Amino acid sequence: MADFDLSANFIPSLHKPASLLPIARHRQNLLYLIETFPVTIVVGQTGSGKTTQIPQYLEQAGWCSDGKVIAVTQPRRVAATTVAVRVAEEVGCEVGKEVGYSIRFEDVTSAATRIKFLTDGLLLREALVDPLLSRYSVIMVDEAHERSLSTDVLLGVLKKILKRRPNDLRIIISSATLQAEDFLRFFMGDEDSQPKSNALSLDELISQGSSGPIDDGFGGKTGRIISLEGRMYPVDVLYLESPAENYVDKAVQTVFDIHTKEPDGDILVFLTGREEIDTAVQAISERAANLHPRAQQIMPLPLYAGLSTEQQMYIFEEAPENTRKVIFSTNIAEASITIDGILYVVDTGFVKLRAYNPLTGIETLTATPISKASATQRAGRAGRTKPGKCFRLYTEASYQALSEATIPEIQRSNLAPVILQLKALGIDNIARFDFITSPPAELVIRALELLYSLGALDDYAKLTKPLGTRMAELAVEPMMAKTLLSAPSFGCLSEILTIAAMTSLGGNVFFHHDGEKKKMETARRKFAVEEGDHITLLNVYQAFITKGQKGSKFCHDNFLNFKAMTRAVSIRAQLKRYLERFGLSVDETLSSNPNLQKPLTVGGKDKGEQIRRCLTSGFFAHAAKMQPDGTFRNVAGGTVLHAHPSSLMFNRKADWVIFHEVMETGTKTFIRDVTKIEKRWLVEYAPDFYKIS
DNA sequence: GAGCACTGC
Repeated sequence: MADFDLSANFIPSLHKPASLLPIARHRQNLLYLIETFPVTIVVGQTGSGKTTQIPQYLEQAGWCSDGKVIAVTQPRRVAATTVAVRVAEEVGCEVGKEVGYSIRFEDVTSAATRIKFLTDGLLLREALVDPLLSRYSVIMVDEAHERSLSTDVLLGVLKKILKRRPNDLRIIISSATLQAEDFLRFFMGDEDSQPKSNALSLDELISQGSSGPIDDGFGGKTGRIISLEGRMYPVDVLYLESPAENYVDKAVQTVFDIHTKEPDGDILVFLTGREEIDTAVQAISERAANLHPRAQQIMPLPLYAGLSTEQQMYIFEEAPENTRKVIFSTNIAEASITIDGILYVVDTGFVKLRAYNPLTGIETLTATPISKASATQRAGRAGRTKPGKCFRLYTEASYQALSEATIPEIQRSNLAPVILQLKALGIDNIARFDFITSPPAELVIRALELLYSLGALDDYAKLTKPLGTRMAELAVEPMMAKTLLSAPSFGCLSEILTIAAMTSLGGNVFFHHDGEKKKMETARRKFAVEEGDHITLLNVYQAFITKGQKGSKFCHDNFLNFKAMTRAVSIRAQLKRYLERFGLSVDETLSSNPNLQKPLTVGGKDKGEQIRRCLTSGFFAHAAKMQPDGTFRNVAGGTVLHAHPSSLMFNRKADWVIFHEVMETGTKTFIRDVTKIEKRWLVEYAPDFYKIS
């Protein structure tokens, strides 16, 4: 490109321009494929209109005529709601009438609803009640290429359902990348799963526009792949000639090069986390001060999930005159948040990924090289409004060495919740369940062991009744589910309900603006108790419902996250409904003690102790002992654990503790939500797990 | 002294 003189050490490489044909051209072909085959794989770029148009085509073609519903699943709640709103507008109805959505805590559907958007996790929940998902004539799984845990489980369940409903159910899998063949092969089943030796190439398999579907061997009677063009502009991709030593420095340098040498247009930089982003924003601010006052200015903005919605909104605002916006973002901008007006993407080539170590039971969070699919997705963010450029801060050889796609979550997660859910759906033999990608055996074994030790599974790995079935129905992780279900016998169900709701907020309870860290600490101390974090969280909730629920002032004064607290109220109410359905009554009078910082006694027993005993009955696998140096060791003794700085145990003395969560980041392993217990309780509540020594 | 992104009738 003639105007490219940014820096000699970038090598240009052209991206294939996408045409701008609308999806309407494919309408007849799409309907033909969906009518003819049980499974249709739709490969559609961003802006192809697949999510909004396909459900409408289906509805108009009569797929809802006998009162059936079209379901479209999304991996994220926001996507389900925003797409529903847009489609309702196009159809010309109110949301919740012909077009609706359903996400946890928000069911905006009615008897009139024909097109329903929902999260894939929620559709899986529906399968617990209606195992064949019989109210749906078509189920479209959107964004399947993201391969989230729920999407993968749902795909396996849908394949099973399809065998029972071969004639009246249609499945559409929509995916942005060319993993289409994998999805189709997955659904092809046993008869025709072996592609014939004369199998056609992928290009031939894809049914192109008006040329009509090809009736070759691949896909057999199962399905076809159709490709839709997106409304994307070409993006020039440029690589480094030699690797960068420090990608944060290199990113800052590249941003300045773009700023001084390239035409107007905002910049999006992909980094891995908050710390890097803050560093980069700081560096840009400092260097921006040296810009000539009359030269174009530069405005750095951070973007990560930990920011409040208000702070995230800044990135959508138009920059002041004569100012270029540069957004430093985590992976959140790769799929979850779309920003218009980006002409330049700077891709450092890294992402922080979660993984679960089945040997230690510890989750890790580490910066990892991205996949080619990710790199393509990131580059595409530069071509949404006009032709753009993507600067990859790695060499073309490094790019070639990247894996094709990110390892799906099902291969790197704690599978205890997944397996519990599958068992509840009547899938007993996990080893023979048809996963699109099988999880490693070690992960499955570890999960089965944990579920067995919690009493959710019997000696034959069958779900126990009622404990196992009830645990599966509760929307909390297995250890917390067990804690909740044993709470009645400790006389502290109301309190454990609150603790379950608060811990599921995931550390978002306290919240502070810049420079108010100390004040936040002081505020937190007001709720703190000797026993640890769990009862402290209980106190926070109690104070919130008695003083703070009506307005956000109480939260503001106490450095609490109002949105998170409101969510805790919803979660608690939902969990309570489940427990009452199980016939467990929740006595709320006991929990209204105004001063939990004083030891509570109920019926001669110390309430705080009952709560801690109850927590031990569910979290015995998460036990640790404090060492003289203030760190913790797990029971096996091998792993050094640190109390997370947000924990009360960060600077207090303890002996034995249980914790809600453990995660390794960088070089340290942190435990969060930590509560003191007695060693003998471990043996008392988990005699099989802790052999008496 | 500090955690990527999601999610559950």
